[in-house]
Formats: sequence, structure tokens, C-alpha cells
Amino acid sequence: MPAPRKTTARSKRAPTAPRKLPRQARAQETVEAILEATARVLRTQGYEGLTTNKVADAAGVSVGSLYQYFPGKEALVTAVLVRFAERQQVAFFDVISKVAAAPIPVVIDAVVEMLIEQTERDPELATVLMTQLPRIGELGEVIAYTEEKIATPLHAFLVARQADLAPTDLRAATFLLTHSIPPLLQRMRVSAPPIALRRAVFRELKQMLVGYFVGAGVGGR
Amino acid sequence: MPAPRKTTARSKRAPTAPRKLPRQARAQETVEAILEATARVLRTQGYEGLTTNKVADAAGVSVGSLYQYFPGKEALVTAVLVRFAERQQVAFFDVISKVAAAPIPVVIDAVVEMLIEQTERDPELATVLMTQLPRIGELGEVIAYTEEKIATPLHAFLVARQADLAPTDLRAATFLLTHSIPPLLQRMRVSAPPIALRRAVFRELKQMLVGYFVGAGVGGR
Amino acid sequence: MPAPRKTTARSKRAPTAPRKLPRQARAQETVEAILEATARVLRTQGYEGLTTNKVADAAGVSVGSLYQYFPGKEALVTAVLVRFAERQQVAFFDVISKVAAAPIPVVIDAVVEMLIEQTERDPELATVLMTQLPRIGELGEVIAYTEEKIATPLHAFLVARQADLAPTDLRAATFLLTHSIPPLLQRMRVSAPPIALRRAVFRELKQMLVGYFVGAGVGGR
Amino acid sequence: MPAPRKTTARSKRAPTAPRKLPRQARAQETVEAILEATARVLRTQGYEGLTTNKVADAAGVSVGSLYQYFPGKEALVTAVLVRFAERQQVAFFDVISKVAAAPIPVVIDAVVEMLIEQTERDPELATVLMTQLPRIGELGEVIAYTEEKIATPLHAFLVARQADLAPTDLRAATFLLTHSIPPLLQRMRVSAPPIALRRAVFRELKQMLVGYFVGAGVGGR
DNA sequence: GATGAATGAGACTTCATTCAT
DNA sequence: TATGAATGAAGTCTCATTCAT
Repeated sequence: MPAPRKTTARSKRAPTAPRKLPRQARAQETVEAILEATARVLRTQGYEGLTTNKVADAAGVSVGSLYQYFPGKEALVTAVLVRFAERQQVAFFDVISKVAAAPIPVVIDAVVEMLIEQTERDPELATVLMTQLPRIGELGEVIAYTEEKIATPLHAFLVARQADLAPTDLRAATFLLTHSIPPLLQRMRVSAPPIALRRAVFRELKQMLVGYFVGAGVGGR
Repeated sequence: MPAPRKTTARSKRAPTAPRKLPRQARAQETVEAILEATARVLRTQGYEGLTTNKVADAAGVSVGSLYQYFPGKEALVTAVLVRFAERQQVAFFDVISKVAAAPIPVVIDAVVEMLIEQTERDPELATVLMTQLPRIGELGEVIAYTEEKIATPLHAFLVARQADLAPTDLRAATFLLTHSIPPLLQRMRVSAPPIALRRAVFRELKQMLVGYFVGAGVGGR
Repeated sequence: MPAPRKTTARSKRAPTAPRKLPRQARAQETVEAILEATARVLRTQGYEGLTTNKVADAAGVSVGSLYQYFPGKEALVTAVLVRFAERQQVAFFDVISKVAAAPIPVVIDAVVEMLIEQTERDPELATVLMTQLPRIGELGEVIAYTEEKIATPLHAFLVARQADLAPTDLRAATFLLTHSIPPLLQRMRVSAPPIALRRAVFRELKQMLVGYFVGAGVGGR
Repeated sequence: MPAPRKTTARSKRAPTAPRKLPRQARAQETVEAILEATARVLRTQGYEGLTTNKVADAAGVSVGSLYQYFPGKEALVTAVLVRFAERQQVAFFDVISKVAAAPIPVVIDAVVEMLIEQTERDPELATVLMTQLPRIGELGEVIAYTEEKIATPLHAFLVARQADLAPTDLRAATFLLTHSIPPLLQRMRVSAPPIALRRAVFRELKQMLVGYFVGAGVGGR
């Protein structure tokens, strides 16, 4: 007969920072496998369907090993989210720097196109990450921080091109864009409208932005 | 010795429709108490922190009574969400009908002001409802349906005032607005920017909308 | 206000196959402890009185561990039943092969004696297993299958000794015996008649069987 | 907010005797409806699926009313069982008295045929009653008592015809028959063998009984 | 380091029974 | 007497987390 255990599990709030940085190559692979497995489970089972055991299984690793690198469930999701966001930031940086000096309508077009592309890259994961995570506790903070990451370079760009722009309160403009356009794109993914409507919406979006930034009459209808 | 089993698979989805209509007055009171308690718990503990037992406790009712009227957690939240959405729809209808014939900038101003007001009414509950619900399964459908409820009258209004509007694809315009402005307002609630920025963002929003709808130069800066 | 719901419908049937094979020795011990505890609880509290928590307690194991190996109450009972039945089958095989060539009355005597012995071995458990299990769903199938396990070797024996037997339809004879004698023995256990009646019943049973199988006048009264 | 209740429900063992005899016609109808509903639920949902609320619903009566006439769940089932058994006893009486003076093989034939008929009458209910009831507690006693009810007239008949019968220990013979033949018939219902095997089994059964009661060679094969 | 068995709090849900109306 | 809302003990089951091996 096995001996009983008396320990109490499940502390109130688990930290989300990775436990330790893997130094060796093998450990690096393990971490990689865990993150990929987490993404896989998120994609197929959603956030509520994610359990540490499922992730460990999917990663071909024992739960114990998982806990060596991540202090808990939230940490897993956080890590995946951060990675995901980083890729988007990089893409944003790339576009912005490429068209930094172009006419504003060209910039808008380029940025929107990039956002659309991002939207189509790994849509299941994006949907889960954007809609199913509890925006509460540490995870909530990470999400907010993640969104902020996009705001900073956007604001910088607007300041740099201030002379070419109609709006004067660039801080407000940044906020406006940062918190309305990404959700719009995400909804398009989820509600999946017919292709014609989809294209039309993008057209209207660009129209609206051009109107807003360069003022009336430009890019006539 | 029987075969092993590996995955546990989360199959059954809990239904969200209420179980039965309360006939007696006492029952009606119970249902009311449960719904209020649900909202209360959502406000203070969020969606993940909501349990049927907590709700029953908060309502001063036994779990059994709760299950007599609601088949589970999702059903509770759904009911609260539907109520919440209905109130917003009513508010929207009211404004739209009040300013139906006014100049477009006036309409925009009125609608945005109304949205702001809505935003400030019961903000904790609104935040939870808008950001923490898993947009998946039946609940996801209810959320989508809820959003659709706003789109229909908006589209009708745009069609009615077509002559005064710059955009031509009103279906796309509806989509654009419906899926970008409400999220923007949510985020404002959540990130709670300083009042100055807040006001500025609303100013920019109106600016952008006026520009979009009535075209050039109107409402000078 | 949403539509009412009336019936609750008992749909899902719990599976009875064990969840996973224990690999480590410790796990094997746990499974063993659980099975023994299940038998113990069945003996003392019957099928309705059996709960997964009681079993886990009695096994000195946590519920979680129990569920790691068995998906529910039925699975526990099934496992115990299968074990129990296997022992009986082995006993039957032993006797049959030992007296395979003996005169029919001797065979009958040996088999009935064996059945009596089996009956007296762990009678409480046997009673519960034979009379309290709901012969429905998967468990019902297992019970039927279990009974079939006895029928096959019996039929084989009858065929082998066909020359010495009066009945011609051995398939029917097998069915007749398989489904009338075991219940008789159960009832004797349950109603526990005085020893004299008990002995007399066994005498009559043998008498009846001898008369049936070898025909007239044998084994005079 | 509804006032909480503090009472504790579910006593350890509910009595099974009906609470009061309905004097008025309306009450008699109610009892009738409840019993029929109980049978209906048993047939379709089995013993485990039976709940007092379902029965009340099916009877078109409130739970409260149900409890006016039956002190609990077991009482319902008991009442249905007793009724069912009474019908069988009556049928048995009828046959026995009709063929009381006939030659033993004729009696056997008549009785077995009657049993077969009984078996085919309301088979679902019979199956549930015979296989799913927990033979424990008061219900177990009722079941045992019910079976005894058949034993008495059978024993009386055997005594009356003692001169024509080979067995000498009629008490034992009664026990033997009472506890082996009904289960056999019930198993035939459940396992539902092909019609040919079915007929053959009945033939063998009669054969065996004739051999047992009137001795060798009679009713040659 | 890795493993995976074990833990147990706590979530969900049902249903026999009572009792105010 | 009838009603049906309310009760809450008790059972089922999951899953984040630990720790002996």
C-alpha cells in the first residue's frame, strides 16, 4: 500500500517569469518543445482546455521537467504570448523603417497590409491569444504591456513625421490607433466575413485613416 | 488486462439556456438574486474566479436552487451578458432615434458621448464581460450575436442617411465601426489613461469619424 | 427571456476500461490496493454504498490516484468482477479436466461440489457481485461476457462426451445449465436456508441433472 | 432575496409501506397515476435513472403529492414490484388449479408455457425489476418475500400430488424449482437468443423437469 | 536533470425530501 | 390537499503542483 502524501498544492498566484535560463543545448531544446506544445494545445483546445499535463505530454516531456523551466500554467501562456507579440513588433519595425520617408498614404497602406499579413499568420493561435486569455492578474499585465510595445515605435514615427500630419495630439492618436485597429483585424479573423466584404472593409479602413491623417480630399473616392 | 487510455478529451459543452421559467413570485425573486449575485461576483472575482457555489452563497440561496434555473456557470454569465447587452442596445436605439435627422457631426458626437456614458456605467462588470469571457462554444456565439444586435440598427441608419455620407460601401462601414469602436472604449476602461489623454482620444475619435463620414475640412481643427 | 428546459436526460455512460497501465512498481501496488479496497467496500456497503471516495479512503490513497487508473465507479466494480469471474473459470477448467473421462454422474457430482465450494469462498462479495450490479450499460455487457466464459468450455465438454449423454441439443443444454444453476446457487447464498434443506437441495439438483443427462433410473433414490 | 432554509433532508432509510390508504376516488386515481408513471420511468430509464421528481412529472403530479402517498423512492418501486408479482402469482394459481388433476407432464407443460407467457408480458419492466433492483435493505426483503409467494402454492401442489412424483423431499424440490427456473427465463429475455435455440431450450427444460418428476423414460426423446 | 505517481482542494452537479403558501 | 421552490449533503471528477526515486 503506497504511503499517503500530505502536502498542499496550488498556491494562490503563480509567478509567470521562467524559472531559470537553460544553459545547455538540450535544455534549450526542451524549452522549445514545451513552448511549441503549449502553442499547439492552445490552438486546438483553447485556453480553458490547456493543462500542464497535456502540454507536457504534447512536448514529449514529463510534467516534472516542465516545472523545471516554467513555474506554472500562466508562465507557459505568457511565454507564448510574448514570443507572438515580439514577432509582430519586429514586423512593425520593419515596415515602419522601410517606408519611414514615404508619403503618408503609402505608409498607411504598407502598415495595414502588414497587419493583414500578420493576421493571417497562425490565426488559431492569434485568436486564442487575443480572445481567451483572462486579462487579469499577471497575465493581464503582460497583455497590456505587450500592446504597449507597439505603441512606442508608432508614436515615435508619428512624432518624426509630425509636419505631414493633420492630428496634433499624437499621444491620443497613438492610443486611438493602437486600441482600435488590432481588435478590428482580430474580429475579422473570427467572424470571417465573405472575401468581398473583407476587402471592402480594408479599403474603408485605409480611407478613414488617410482622411484622418492627411486631411480631406486626399486619395479621392 | 484492458487497454490503456491516453487522452482525456474535454468533450461535453455545458448548455447556456436557462432551465425553466420561474412561475411563482418567490422564484422570480430567486432568479433575480442569482443574477445580481453573478454580476457581483464577476465584478470582484472575474470570470475565472466565478463558481456556482460562490454565486449561490452571494445570492443567499442554495446551490440546488441555482441549478434549478441555470444549468451551470456559463448559463449564469450568459444571462448577465444578455441583460447587459440589451441595455446598451436600448441606449443606442434611443440616441439614434433622437438625432436621426440631425447633421452628421451632431450624430457622431451624440453617439460617441452615449458610448462614453455606457462605458462609465458599471465599468467593472463591463470590463469582465468584454475581456474575460472565453469567446468559445455557446458563450462565444452569444457574444457574437450580441454584437450583431448593434450592427443592424447602425446599418439601417447609415442607409437612411446615405445621401449625407461620403462612404459608399455602408456594409463595410458598419463592420468597421462595429468592430473597432467598442473595443477602443473597452481598452480605455481597462488601461484607464489620465483624464486629459482620455478626453483627447475622444476628440480624435470624433475627428476621425467626422472626417470619414462627411469628408473634407468639416469641423476644422 | 430564453426558452425553458424540461427533462434532464441521463445521457453519458461512464466507460469501464482502466485508464492506464501502471508502469512502476509503486503504481502497481496502488492499483492493487484500490482493487482490494473496492472489494472490501462492496462486501460491507454493497454496490449502491460504494463511492469513489470511500474506495480511495479504504485504499489509503487519494481520489486523484484512483482516477488515474479507473475512470469511475463502474470501472472499479468491473475490474473486481472480472477478477472474480476469472478465478471461477479457472476452477471450472480444473474440475472439468480432472474428471473429463469419468462417468457422467461422477462428473456432475464433482462439478456441483466445486460450484458449492466456489459459493462458499468470499460469499459476501459474490452476493453483491451477482445480485446488486445493475445489468445495464457496459457493466451489463461485462456480466454477460463473463457468463459466456463459462458456457464455452461446458459446451466443449458436452460435445466431447456426447456419446454418453441423453440430450441431443447440446447448445440448448448448455444454455439451460449456464443460466439456471449459477442463479440457484446465488439464491442459496442469499436466502441462507438451514443446512439440512441446503444439503437436500444439492441432492435434488444432482438427482435432476443425472436424470437429465444419463436418463432413466440411474443413481436410484 | 428569498429566505434560506436550514432543514436537513434525506434520512438514512426510508420506509417502504405506502403512507396512507387513499379513500377518495380522486386520491385513488392519483396513486394509480403515480404507479403507472413509476413503471414507465423504470421501463425507459431503469432503476438508477428513476428519481422522485421524474416520477411526479410523468404522473402529472407534484412531488409533494407523491410524498403524500409514498414515503420515498423505494416505496414506489416496492409497490410496482408487488403489483407485478401479484399478477404472476395469480397466473400461477390459475394454471395450477386448472391442471391440478392432469398427468404430471401435462402440468409441467402448462406451467412452463404460462411462465413463458408471463415472460413476454411487459418484458422491459420485468427485466428492470428482476435485474436492476438492489437486493438490499427493505427492498431486498420485499424481493425475497415476493419470490416466496410463488413457493407456497407450488409446494402445496407438490404435496397434493406426492403420490405421482419421484422426488421425496418436496421442500427441497420447491426450492430448486423456485430459484432456478425464473432466473433462466429472465436470462432468455435479456440475452434474447435466436428463436430456434429459444424453443430448444424450452424443450430441454420440460424434458429435464419431466425426467426429474416422473422419472426415467417418460416422454421419450 | 528527468520522471511520473501521488496528492487533495475544490469545482460541478444531482436528487431525495421538506414545508410555506 | 396540492403545489413546487428550496435545501444541502453527498457524490463525481479534474488538474496544478510536488517530490521520492
